[in-house]
Amino acid sequence: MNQMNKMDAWPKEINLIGEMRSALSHLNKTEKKIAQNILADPEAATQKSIAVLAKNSGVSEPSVNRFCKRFNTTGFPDFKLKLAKAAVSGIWETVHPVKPEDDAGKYTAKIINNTIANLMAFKQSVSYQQIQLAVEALIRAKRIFIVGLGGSSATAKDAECKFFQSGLSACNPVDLIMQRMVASNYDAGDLFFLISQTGETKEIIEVAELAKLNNAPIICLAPEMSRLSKLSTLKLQIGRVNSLDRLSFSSQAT
Amino acid sequence: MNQMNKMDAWPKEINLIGEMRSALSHLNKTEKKIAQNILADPEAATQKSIAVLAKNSGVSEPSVNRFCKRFNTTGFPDFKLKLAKAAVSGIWETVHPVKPEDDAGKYTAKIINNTIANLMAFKQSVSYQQIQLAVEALIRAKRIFIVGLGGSSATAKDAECKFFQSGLSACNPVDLIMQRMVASNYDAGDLFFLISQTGETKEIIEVAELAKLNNAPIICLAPEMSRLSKLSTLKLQIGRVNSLDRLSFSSQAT
DNA sequence: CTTGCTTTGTAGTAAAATTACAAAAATTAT
DNA sequence: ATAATTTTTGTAATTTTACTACAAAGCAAG
Repeated sequence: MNQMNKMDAWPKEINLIGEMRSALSHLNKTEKKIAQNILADPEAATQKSIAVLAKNSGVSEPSVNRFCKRFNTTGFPDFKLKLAKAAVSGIWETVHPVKPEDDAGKYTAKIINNTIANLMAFKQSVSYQQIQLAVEALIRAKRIFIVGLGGSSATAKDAECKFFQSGLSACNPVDLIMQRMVASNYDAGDLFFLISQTGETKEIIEVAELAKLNNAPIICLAPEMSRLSKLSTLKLQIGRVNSLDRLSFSSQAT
Repeated sequence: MNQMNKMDAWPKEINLIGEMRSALSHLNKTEKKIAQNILADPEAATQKSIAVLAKNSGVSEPSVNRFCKRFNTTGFPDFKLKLAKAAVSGIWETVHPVKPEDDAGKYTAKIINNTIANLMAFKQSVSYQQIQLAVEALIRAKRIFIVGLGGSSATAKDAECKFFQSGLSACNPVDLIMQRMVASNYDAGDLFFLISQTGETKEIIEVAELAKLNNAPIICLAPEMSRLSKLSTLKLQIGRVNSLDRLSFSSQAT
């Protein structure tokens, strides 16, 4: 149970294999033996019985069992099941950078795969509770101002469009002066939806600060530890990605 | 062993779930009971023991065991494993429409899953040769004009941004008059990149017709049989989708 | 209706996973 | 450094789960 606390400290990974990999350094001797044995060939591990796996790893059966439970599974069979799933979805686990020598077929496939990987990572990492709250706030709001600069401008435009389709009053000011104007002239019922890949762009933080001065609610779509994220009332967290390795996407609901 | 021949006669399916579905009509009473029970919720079936599954299906345990072996598995545990794998990869096979009663967790997952499904469908359907040609044409072009209206405006904006990042000269005129202007004043080296979800919007077809009058090269991102597609020199084909069931995405390369 | 064949279930067996507990290792305090 | 405490690991027994052998029921052809 103190082990559980240790567990919580580990970074949230997309799947069991990722979890095991990132946990590797925190594991003790026996646990490491087991983890390495499984990671050497996860696919094969799903076919083994607890006895075989224990013998291969040079540990006892209950050690394997305990190991499984430490990874939030009910036991060995459940662990194997989740491992099998992870091995399947693992194709999307890693981002494969596009190389100059790639031909049309290769880089197209890579870009799409990377986009899928990012989407799945986003699905796993995003807080559904925050989404729920964000959607409720968006519905309540009288006016929604969406701001996104540079690479995020397309996402902002898309959000405006989708929000509008959902019957919300969304506005996407494109020039800096307009953005400052709407941020300064806060009115009850206004809401700011700020989008930034980095969460550190000077201009969007300026908008956020102006809005915050008026105690306006701010929803952001930005990386976890960014300055923009810290200024916001509701945070939808995204990872930092290399835009040329993927298609763009915008998160949107309702 | 005569059962085996029957097995071979069944169409080769991509995974266990597909196999079961297509085999359904060839199965007898007890087998059908089991298959239907599993297919009703494959994900749930992977968590059950043989005893529970047998009881739920109203058959005996050995019947379930025999059923498993008929699908080229060594037994029940192996069957469950393959079923779990199939369930993972199968999530992306079909688009699950968002329903009003879905909560934040459900619709978020659905929207992302549907987006992935669409991406994978796009990956399979798109012609790499056309992409190759499109990329070559884009690199050759002196000026690229990108036009997308309504829901496609965000995609157009995104394309402009990505093209620019890749060192291309891309311009995304947003108002109708500008769009007509650039289409009418064709200059050698110009290229039009037209984006439309439907491929039937009056205004974008007008732009395409104006460009075609000047024999300007047109690349389109539109559904296969659309009017816009017919007017274009290079076609990147997309499927028709319900935009509210997915995130938006823009296809882009180089 | 009976014979032979297939299908299904019962009961027993084997294997696999889990638990309880004890021994060993590691950590802390004295 | 060593005794005491905690944590970790393994042994052995238990329980659960899956499988096999065989018998009974269902079905088709003679």
